[in-house]
Amino acid sequence: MRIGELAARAGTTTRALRYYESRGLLTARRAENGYRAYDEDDLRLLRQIRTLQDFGFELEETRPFVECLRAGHPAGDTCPASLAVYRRKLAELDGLIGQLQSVRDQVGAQLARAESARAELEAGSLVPGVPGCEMTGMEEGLG
Amino acid sequence: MRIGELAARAGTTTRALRYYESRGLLTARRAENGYRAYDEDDLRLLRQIRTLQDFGFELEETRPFVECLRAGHPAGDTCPASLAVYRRKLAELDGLIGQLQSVRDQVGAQLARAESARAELEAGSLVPGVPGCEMTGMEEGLG
DNA sequence: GCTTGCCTTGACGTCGGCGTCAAGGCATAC
DNA sequence: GTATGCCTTGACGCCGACGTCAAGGCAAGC
Repeated sequence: MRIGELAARAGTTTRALRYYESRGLLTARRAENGYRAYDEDDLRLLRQIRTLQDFGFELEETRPFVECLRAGHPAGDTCPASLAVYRRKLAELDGLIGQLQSVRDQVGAQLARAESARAELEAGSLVPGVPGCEMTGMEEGLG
Repeated sequence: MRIGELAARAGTTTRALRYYESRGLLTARRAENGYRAYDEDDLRLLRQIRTLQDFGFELEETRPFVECLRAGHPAGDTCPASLAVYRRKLAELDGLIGQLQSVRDQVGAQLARAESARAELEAGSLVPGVPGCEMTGMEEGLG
């Protein structure tokens, strides 16, 4: 199969495949006319890459999985190096999720504080004539 | 105060300040010799920007806060436009956290599956002589 | 005068994963 | 022959928030 068909079957583009090749993942044999030629194994390999990419793995992080498949294993995550990447990614995700949760809480607190400050202004009918800060009703409409 | 001192007091770099200026945030008056001159209000403004940046806000998203401060408000998040950014960011964060949590769970499941598959191999002492997949003991050491 | 240190503008580099265009070769259909 | 559609390599573009370098001006100390 040629590059266009492989790309279509994996739900990606020819450009991406050439890029993977330039990075040393997904090598291709060549037909007589110079066209890249792929087989079903290449498709499995590519699908492994795409799955991990969809998870947010960097391309380099997919390399152990690819090499594991190339080594003849039925699954790319059978080898120790792949498992190590999984574990690193889990730790990374946990850290990131925690960070984002912390930011979320802080932003939420800031919002609550700012909203109650505005509520006090409205209650006292103390609307200062400052441009950009009139009572527009947007406070309600965007919740 | 000049750009170097302002940058230092806000914990950032002169390059960042010139970049903010190029984006229309943080304008500066000029001294006679052409040097940028800042005052304490600029510092407050810059600190608002940095705080939001540390939260992961894009520079454009800090603009309403900056304009709110410029309009004379004591806090940058008093104005409706700023509150709207807070709310958008909360929704964005919730979505992202949910996505990451989903990915985390999937990766965790994959890891568990792959680990138990290897455990079965080890139990049966069926270690195939495939390069890159020998029993190296790394499985234990990297958890 | 000379050095040092801060300032100026301008412009190119970084990172990842491609998108997009250019110029041309190959293969099939009409 | 030629129009179409796939393929080839090469190279520049993109995004965000700056980093870094270049070439030169300004101010103060010795």
